[in-house]
Amino acid sequence: MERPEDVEGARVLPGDDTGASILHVDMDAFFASVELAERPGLRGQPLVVGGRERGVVLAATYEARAFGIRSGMPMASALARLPSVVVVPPDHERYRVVSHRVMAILADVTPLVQQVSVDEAFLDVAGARRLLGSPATIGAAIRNRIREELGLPASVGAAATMSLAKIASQRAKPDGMLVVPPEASTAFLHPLPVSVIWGVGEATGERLAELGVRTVGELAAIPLRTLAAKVGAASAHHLHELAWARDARPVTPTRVEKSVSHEHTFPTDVHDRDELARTVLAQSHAVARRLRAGGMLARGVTIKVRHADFTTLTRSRRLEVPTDVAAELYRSARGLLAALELPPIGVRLIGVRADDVTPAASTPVQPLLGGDDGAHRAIETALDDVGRRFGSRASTAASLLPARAADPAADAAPASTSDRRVRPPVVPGRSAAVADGDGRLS
DNA sequence: TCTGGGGTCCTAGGACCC
DNA sequence: TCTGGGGTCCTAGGACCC
Repeated sequence: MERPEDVEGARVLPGDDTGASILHVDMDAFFASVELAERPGLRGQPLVVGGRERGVVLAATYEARAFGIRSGMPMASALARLPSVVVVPPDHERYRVVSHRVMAILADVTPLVQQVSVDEAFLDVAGARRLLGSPATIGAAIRNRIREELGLPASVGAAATMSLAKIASQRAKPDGMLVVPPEASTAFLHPLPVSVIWGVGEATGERLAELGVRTVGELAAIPLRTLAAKVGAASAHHLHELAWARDARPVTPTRVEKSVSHEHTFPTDVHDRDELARTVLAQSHAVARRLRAGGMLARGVTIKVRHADFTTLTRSRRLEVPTDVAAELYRSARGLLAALELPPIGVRLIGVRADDVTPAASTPVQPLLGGDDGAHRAIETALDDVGRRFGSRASTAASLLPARAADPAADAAPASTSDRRVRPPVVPGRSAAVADGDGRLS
């Protein structure tokens, strides 16, 4: 049998690695690496993928990181640090295609793959060991295939829990693998800074620092009650468990979406209500199209408004009837927008989100004879089909729908409490399925 | 230096019901 | 005549992740 130490490129901490059967696969500088794979001539140069004037860095090569450039950083900051950095505009469609190919490689190893973003996934390889070898062997094989078939670097962490596997992959970067056998877990974890724990960001990190907690070991040692007083009971319990390398969450292949949203930052701050309304209309169509494509209905709508000074508000409203119709989403969103006062400094961003999204089949369906609703639904669905057949952007077709901009009656109701308790009507002859209190479907 | 766009989860307060 | 406590739903905001 192959010894884990023999696996090329793997760092294996002391111990028996057969129990380290959860793998976290994380692509290195994913967007930037995809661009480099297409433009090998740029290899070795500091490069970032990023958007327009008001954008942020979406990905930075390690050469760029050497200059302090990080993803999430404003593009202006990155350019200030290194004016000569190569800037490539993002090609999200390309990244989506490459992401599918990565996930297909992972699916060859085991069906127990949980994708957590475009460029990372967890695998439970406990059942694949007899066929494919130790976790280290499997991880090495995955890295080799991704490199050979896609020309991209990936890092892999292997451990007994998802939380540890993810921390291990971060410590393995760039382009490496780290295996943490179960008995090595706490010795590996405790010297690390608390920020390695998934869920500890800037704010929680500061709160923990106020308690004198800087390492995971210190977090593990602090009394649960002290922690709870600082970060809340649920977070305290969760963090304490993770600090002791306890994490019972299983790798879960299918995760259902709970919301669908589109938002947009304007190139310059907007003061015109009509421009906001037009944007919200287009976003409502984009959201509704995705709902229909996924066979989903939304039970609530949220708008998000960010002022020029970055103050961010949200306003939400339950829908009387779950919907996948843009005109319905827009009617709600416009009502919420109408009830908001616009700041004199202008609006930087606006967005629309469909909340509490459920599969259409298990939700009470809207009345088909509902006049406008039925008609809009029919039109929008037909336009989906036109978009598919002719490969045109369906948004273009859908935006031909009347905006119904002048309809004050529909806007009148603010997000008041008057209709909170209204339940979706059950349509005679249709499934009477309703969600119970826990959101499960009965 | 001036902060994207897509998500998830948690908390807290008020309304409402029993 | 004065006051309750638990549970659920809804809304708003914040933290966090990639």
